[in-house]
Amino acid sequence: MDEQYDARKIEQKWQSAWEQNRLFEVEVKADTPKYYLLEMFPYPSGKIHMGHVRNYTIGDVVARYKRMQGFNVLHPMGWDAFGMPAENAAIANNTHPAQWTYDNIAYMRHQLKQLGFSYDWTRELATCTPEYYRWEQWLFLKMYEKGMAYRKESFVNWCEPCQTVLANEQVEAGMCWRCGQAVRQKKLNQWFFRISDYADDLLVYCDQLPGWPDKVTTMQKNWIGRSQGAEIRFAVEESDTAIPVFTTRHDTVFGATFMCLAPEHPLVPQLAAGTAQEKAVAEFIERISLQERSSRAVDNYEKEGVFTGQYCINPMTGRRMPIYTANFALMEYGTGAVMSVPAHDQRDFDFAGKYGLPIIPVVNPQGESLNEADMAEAYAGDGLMINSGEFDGQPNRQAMDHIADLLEAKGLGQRAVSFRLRDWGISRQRYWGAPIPMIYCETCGTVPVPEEDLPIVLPEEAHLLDGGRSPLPTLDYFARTTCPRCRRTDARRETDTMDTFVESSWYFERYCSPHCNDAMFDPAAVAYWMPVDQYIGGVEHAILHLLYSRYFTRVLNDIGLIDYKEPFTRLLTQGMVCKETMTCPEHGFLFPEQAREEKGGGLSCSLCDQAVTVGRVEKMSKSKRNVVDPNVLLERYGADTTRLFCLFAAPPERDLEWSDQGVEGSARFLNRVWRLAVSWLDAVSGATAYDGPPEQLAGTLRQTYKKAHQTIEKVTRDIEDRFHFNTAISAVMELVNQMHAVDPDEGDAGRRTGVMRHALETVILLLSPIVPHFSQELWHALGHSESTLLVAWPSFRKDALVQDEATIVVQVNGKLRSRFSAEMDTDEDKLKEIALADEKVRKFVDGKAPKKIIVVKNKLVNIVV
RNA sequence: GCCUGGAUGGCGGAAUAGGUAGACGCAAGGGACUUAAAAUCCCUCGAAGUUUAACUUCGUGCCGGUUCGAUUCCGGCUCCAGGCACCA
Repeated sequence: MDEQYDARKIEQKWQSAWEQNRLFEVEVKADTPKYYLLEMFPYPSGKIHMGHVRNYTIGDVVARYKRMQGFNVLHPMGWDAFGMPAENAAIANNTHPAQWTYDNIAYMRHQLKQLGFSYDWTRELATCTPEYYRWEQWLFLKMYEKGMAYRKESFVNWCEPCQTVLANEQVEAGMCWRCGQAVRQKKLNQWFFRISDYADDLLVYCDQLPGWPDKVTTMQKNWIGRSQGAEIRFAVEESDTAIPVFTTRHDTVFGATFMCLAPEHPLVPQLAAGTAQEKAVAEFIERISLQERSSRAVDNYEKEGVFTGQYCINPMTGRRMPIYTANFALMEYGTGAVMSVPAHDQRDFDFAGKYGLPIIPVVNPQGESLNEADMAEAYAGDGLMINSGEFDGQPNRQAMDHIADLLEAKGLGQRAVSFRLRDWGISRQRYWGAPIPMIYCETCGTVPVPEEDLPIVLPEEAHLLDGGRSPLPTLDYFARTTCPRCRRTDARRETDTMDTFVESSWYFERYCSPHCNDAMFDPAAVAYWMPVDQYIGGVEHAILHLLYSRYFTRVLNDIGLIDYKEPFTRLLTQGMVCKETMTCPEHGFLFPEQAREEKGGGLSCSLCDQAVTVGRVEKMSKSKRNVVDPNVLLERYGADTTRLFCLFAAPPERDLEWSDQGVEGSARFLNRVWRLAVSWLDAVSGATAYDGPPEQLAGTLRQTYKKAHQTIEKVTRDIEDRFHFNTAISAVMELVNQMHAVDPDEGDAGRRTGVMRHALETVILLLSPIVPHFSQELWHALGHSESTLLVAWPSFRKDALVQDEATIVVQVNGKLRSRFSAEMDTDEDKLKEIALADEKVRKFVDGKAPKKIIVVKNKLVNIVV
């Protein structure tokens, strides 16, 4: 063993040894308990960033810890490899998305290996390979067959110059993020997954995921957004048509004075046809459709609308209600029609004010009486019914039930539930994605690709067209095909590809049998490994990815491929990696090396000499110039120091503030342990670790021995219960500090070396999931030939956890006044006696008779006077 | 606007079946070693006050409550972060 800790040298040595011994490769072992640990797989964006390092370090510690506890641990890694950045990079660098992607994968794989993560690399997968996405296409066909996938016209963000659909995230202030031109709403035929069928189930199970953070399940519940109410039909005057409306406030139906339809509502042009309003309505629809979608969801967006020229009838009051089309009515929610009750809904109130529509209050607040003339705003609270016929005087919540009964009895409507969650549109007019396996034939219509023709391989020799347009529709050899049903030769393939979230919705199942060629996965492997015991990733996926994955699991369950409904038993959402930013008034964000230290303290810009302000601590990002490159850390400190700091600086669920000096401190600790080991190595090399009762030891040795056991207990609890690695590491630091206090000549040599060997081995094993190379090297130096990963996690002796003495705190009236030590379990009367005799205590008691004395065994005495 | 979290020294963070607030680390200051530096080791380190050495008072965002005792429980605020947002 070297005198000096040389991280690079030992890390390379052990990484290749582990790889040669296939230490991390696992297979199904029916008689061994399994543990499936999964971290969210990365997008191959170029290189690993600190967020990855943190995420995968947390996962690796748990994987290694569970392995040492005897579990058969599945810990795979792969690549979420389809997506837009590859296309953008291909355009920018004039390469092919596949080339760019595979290059990045090769580089990032190398980086992950340098960090010493215990992945079973034989299970590596990339979602952009036909071997992977063919099963996604297969599942799509199954879903189509079962009606779970369907095609419909819907509105999308469309950029005309780029000829493509944009995700909402790609629309910036109404303009295309790439070409800067205005984005408009376009109606397109799109494929959808019927996730809304599972809305209720997904919602109900949110409360049956005790291993998930409440924050995430709450976010999912809100996203699904269940609302209970009623659907009421409003007949159009002098017509057979009835407009169904969803409302959560059917108690206010007597106050409905007009109706609003979404501009996209199909009835709107029909109603206006032939009326004097026809032209105005058409103009309004056109104008709204040109507006960017997200601007319609802004706070100060003004409510406006146009009368359609027609009326409907309030089924309760018989009142004529003008039908408007209004920009605040959303086609996607409920039925796309709103019964407007201006007295009790602020939006309706504003609208009524603008267009001079009547306001009829139907719910009075407690002890008040509303009337139209002096209402300044809508009243949305509860109260007693008025202007509502037979329901007057009832509390509105009670009337709600009665009105629903009446609606149902008269056939005018019924109780209904509405969800915010919409079906998942998966079509992307993109090249770098999995082709949707569908064919359009003039004779047969929409025809699924026969299973035996899968996979529909994405033509990899194709190149992106101007502005990033997909080449697929222009490639005859891809887009033109023969109809599988009628054999017409002029059928066309679907040239849209699937949303990349589809790939990430089932990759965890694929990891169980990644090379399975005749099915999506091997049922026996999935039955053994799934569900994932612990999933770890960023909270930014709290809704989309995690909800889609839960949905897919239900689909697979319904199709009969699996027998569980929830994919992830426990979820840990780790915080972001942040760092302080530096700003120059002239040059904006600066790299740390661009800030010069001034003699009088403070910083100045090396470009312009102006004072630099050290700004807020923010998530690391290139634009804020506060990123730390993992390569630099690997170069300077090695993987173990990097891993140690990531775990020590903060508990995993919280944001981590990067500190260059903190990293220094972590490196210092490892060096300190190294030197400690070196100094004791000769002495303990022939010794056997002491594992007897602590009573046979004395002095510092006894303290050290006890501390070792206490540390095992604490570290185990910290990792097991809550993944608090920061406090686990602190505990090991305390043990190391204690070991430094042992005199090399203290006591009996046999006892001394036995205790020190035990303590040293304890430190090494407790640290081994965290700093695996470092620990492995020391373990080896102590004469062990096996990998630390295969050594059982240390256990502690109960009798070594017991303190020899208790420190008893003495309080007078709850204030700390004195303390003394006593033997453990000294009886209460004795403690009282000692406390009352204490000089400092007597000073505060001041001769007064104690009113009451509270004694907590082994802890404190509180004297109340 | 609605829903979640959070607030503790100069800093990251410890401590909750209510019982020594500030573990561990970083930074800072002092000292040792060294020709010197680095590295290492030792000491101090919440604030204020009295005073040459211990003590006193205050202190976990703010106000109040329960209790012998509150960072911890309850009620009411303030600020910060995240999510959703014209959802009828």
